[in-house]
Amino acid sequence: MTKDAEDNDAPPNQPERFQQARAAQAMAILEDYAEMISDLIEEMGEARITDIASRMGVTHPTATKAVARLKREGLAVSRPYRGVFLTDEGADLAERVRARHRTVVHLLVAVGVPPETAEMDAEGLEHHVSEITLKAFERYLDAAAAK
Amino acid sequence: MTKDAEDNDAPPNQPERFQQARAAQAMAILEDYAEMISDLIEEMGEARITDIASRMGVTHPTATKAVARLKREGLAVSRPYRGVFLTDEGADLAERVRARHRTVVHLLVAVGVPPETAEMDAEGLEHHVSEITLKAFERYLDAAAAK
DNA sequence: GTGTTTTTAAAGCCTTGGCTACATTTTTGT
DNA sequence: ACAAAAATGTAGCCAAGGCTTTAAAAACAC
Repeated sequence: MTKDAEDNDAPPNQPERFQQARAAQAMAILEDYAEMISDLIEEMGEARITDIASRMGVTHPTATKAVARLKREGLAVSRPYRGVFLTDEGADLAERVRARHRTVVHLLVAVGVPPETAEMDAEGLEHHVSEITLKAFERYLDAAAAK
Repeated sequence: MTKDAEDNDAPPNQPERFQQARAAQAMAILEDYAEMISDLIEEMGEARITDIASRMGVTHPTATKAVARLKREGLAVSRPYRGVFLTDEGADLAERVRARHRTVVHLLVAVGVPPETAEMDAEGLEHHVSEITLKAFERYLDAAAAK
């Protein structure tokens, strides 16, 4: 059956889409931790491993590992038994992530998603929102605000 | 500094949000493979490992492993050197995923995202769209269509 | 200042989802 | 029918990101 079904409609760039989604996922955790560290520093003056872990919903060894990866990527610095701090690069990343998060939540709410759900879903969603899509969201929100 | 900064604004359910995002991510690959197998069966009558792998942008051992996990989860069946097929449950999942994917793409386009970009981003986005958000998207699209 | 409690670190295990390299089976061409 | 090619399977490696358990260091109470 359908031996001559070569007339399919699979987009030729489909593999790239999945590869890109996987790449985004690899960045996601770095982004989440960087933002969390930034939040904690802002709120409490420093980011302790224990606080990072409890906010992220993981055990502290897991948080320690994540911080190690951040350090390896040049996004954070820390000394043993001291808090974690972000490099300039890490702080930039955190700021971009935070802004993107806000935009995504606002857009979800704008199209009718309940705020609580918007926050929930944005946590996973945001990492897959490209620059182009983000700009589109901003334009949409501006337009809606100026209605 | 800020020793009395206990008046922070960290939502108490933040850990749950991250845990939920991680759970969604764990489902993502199952969903992607199930949908891909469904697509291939529809287009070509069967889903071969080689085709699954090339469409997903991975090597065939990786596709084989993913199929093994689908089988373990009761979503797919296959016999050695033969194509892969979905169980009823797997087919249901694929259909839900496909519908959700379409809705997400439509919504992105509706708020001004270029179609090509919408397809790109939806690939990663869709797995984090909850039922509630999906319903909101559908309502929004209905309303926009009836404008 | 000493002892307890809290925090951090370190080591080691598990699963997932990639990969390469190699073996085997099926399919195909002649 | 048989050899070559293609597809599938198997084994083993790696990094990521979870976990628990155990050890050490810092902070705190008194």
